[in-house]
Amino acid sequence: MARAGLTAARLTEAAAELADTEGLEAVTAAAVARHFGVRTASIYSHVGGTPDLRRRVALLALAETADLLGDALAGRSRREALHALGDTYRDYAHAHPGRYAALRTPLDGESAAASSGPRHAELLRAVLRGYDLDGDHQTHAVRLLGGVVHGFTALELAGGFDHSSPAPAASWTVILDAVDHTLSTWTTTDGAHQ
Amino acid sequence: MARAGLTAARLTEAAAELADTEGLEAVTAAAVARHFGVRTASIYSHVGGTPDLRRRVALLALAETADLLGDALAGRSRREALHALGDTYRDYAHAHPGRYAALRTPLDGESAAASSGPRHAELLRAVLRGYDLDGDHQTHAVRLLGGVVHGFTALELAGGFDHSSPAPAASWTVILDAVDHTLSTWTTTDGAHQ
DNA sequence: CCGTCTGCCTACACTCATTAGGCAATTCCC
DNA sequence: GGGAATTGCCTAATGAGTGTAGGCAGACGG
Repeated sequence: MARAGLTAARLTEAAAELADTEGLEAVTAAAVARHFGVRTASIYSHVGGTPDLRRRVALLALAETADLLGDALAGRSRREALHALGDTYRDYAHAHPGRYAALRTPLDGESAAASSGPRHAELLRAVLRGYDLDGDHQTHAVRLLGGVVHGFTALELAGGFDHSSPAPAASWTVILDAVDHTLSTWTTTDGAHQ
Repeated sequence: MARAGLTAARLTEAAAELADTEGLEAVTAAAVARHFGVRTASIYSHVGGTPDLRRRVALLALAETADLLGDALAGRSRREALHALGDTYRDYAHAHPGRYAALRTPLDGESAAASSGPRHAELLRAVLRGYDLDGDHQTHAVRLLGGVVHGFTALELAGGFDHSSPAPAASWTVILDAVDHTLSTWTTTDGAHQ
C-alpha cells in the first residue's frame, strides 16, 4: 500500500487547516489521520497525540504571526505602528480563526521560550518604545495593548458584534486611535497618568 | 439503593464547581456523574448531556454576574461605575475561572434571549449613558469596554502577566482610568474622536 | 539483489457519550 | 396503611476517540 508521507510538519499543517475550518476542538488525532486516509494509530509515530497536535498548531501560529508582525511594523512608529500591529492580529484572526484560537494554548516554559513568543514580546516593546513611557507605564501599556487587541478580536470572532450597526472595522480604527492617544498622554516625564 | 437526589440545578452547580477547579473541558457527563457517585447514564434524565451541561454553566455564570453587576453599579456613574464594572468582571473571573470561561460559550438565539445576556447589555449601556456619547461612539464604547475587560482578564487568567513586576491590579486601575479618560474625551457634541 | 530500516498496519485496552429498557423506592390517594 | 402510579437510578449495549504493542511490507543502501 502506498505510503501517505506523514511528517510532523505535514500533520501540523493539516491540523492548522482543520482548526481554521472546523474549530480548534475538531483537531484530534483521529480527524487528522482521517484527512490523510490513514489509521489513527499511524500518526503516533510522528506526533504525540491530540494535545501535542494542538501545541504544534499554537507554535505554528505564533511563528506565522511573528513574521507578519515583523513585516508590518518595519519602518513604522507610534500611531502607524499601533494600527499595523492591531490590523495584523485582527486580519490573522479573521483569516485563520483556529490558529488564532490556538495562540491562547498554554505552553510549558520550555516550549514557550523556544517559540516565537519572545519575538512577539520584543515587537510589542518596540512599538511602545515610540511612546517613551516610564517603567511601570511601559508594563501597563503592554497589558492595555494586549488586552484591547485580544479582547476586541475575541469578541468580534465570537459574533458579539453582529447585529449592531457600525462595522467592526470602523470601531477598530477609532479604538486604536484612542489607545494611541492614551499612550501619548502617558508620555509625561513625571509618570502621572492623565 | 439510596437515591442521589439528582436535579438539573444540582447537576449544574456541580458542573460549575468542576469548571472552576478543573477547567471547563473537565465538565463532562461522566465527571459530573462521578461527583454524585452515580452512573453516567443516570444524569441523562435530568440534563441533555455534556454540551447541555456546559450551556447551563454559561447561563448560571451569566445570571450570577448580572446580579453582581447590578449591585456593584447601583448609585455609581462614570469613573466609579467603570471601575465597579471592571472589578466585578475581573473579581468574578478570579473567583470562578471556569464559570468565567463558560461566559464565552456561544448560545443559540433562543437561549441567549432568555438568558441574562440582555441584562448585561443593559447594564453596560447604563454605564455608558453617563458619558453622553453620540450614536456611533456609543457602539465604539461598548466594543472598547467589552474588549478591554475581556482581553485584560483573559490574558491575566492565562498567566500572560506572570513574571512581570507591577501587580496586574495596578495596571487594571491605570487602564480603567485611561478608558474613563477616553470616554470623557469622546464626549464631544461634534462627535469627533480625539 | 539482499538485508535493514522505517512507515503504516492490525489488534487490543481503555474512557466517554448516549440510548433503551428494567426494577425499586417514593409518593399519592383512598 | 396499603396498593397503584410515578419517578429515579440502574444495567446493557453501541459507537467514537485515545493510546500502546507488535507485525509486515515497501523503500533504500550496500
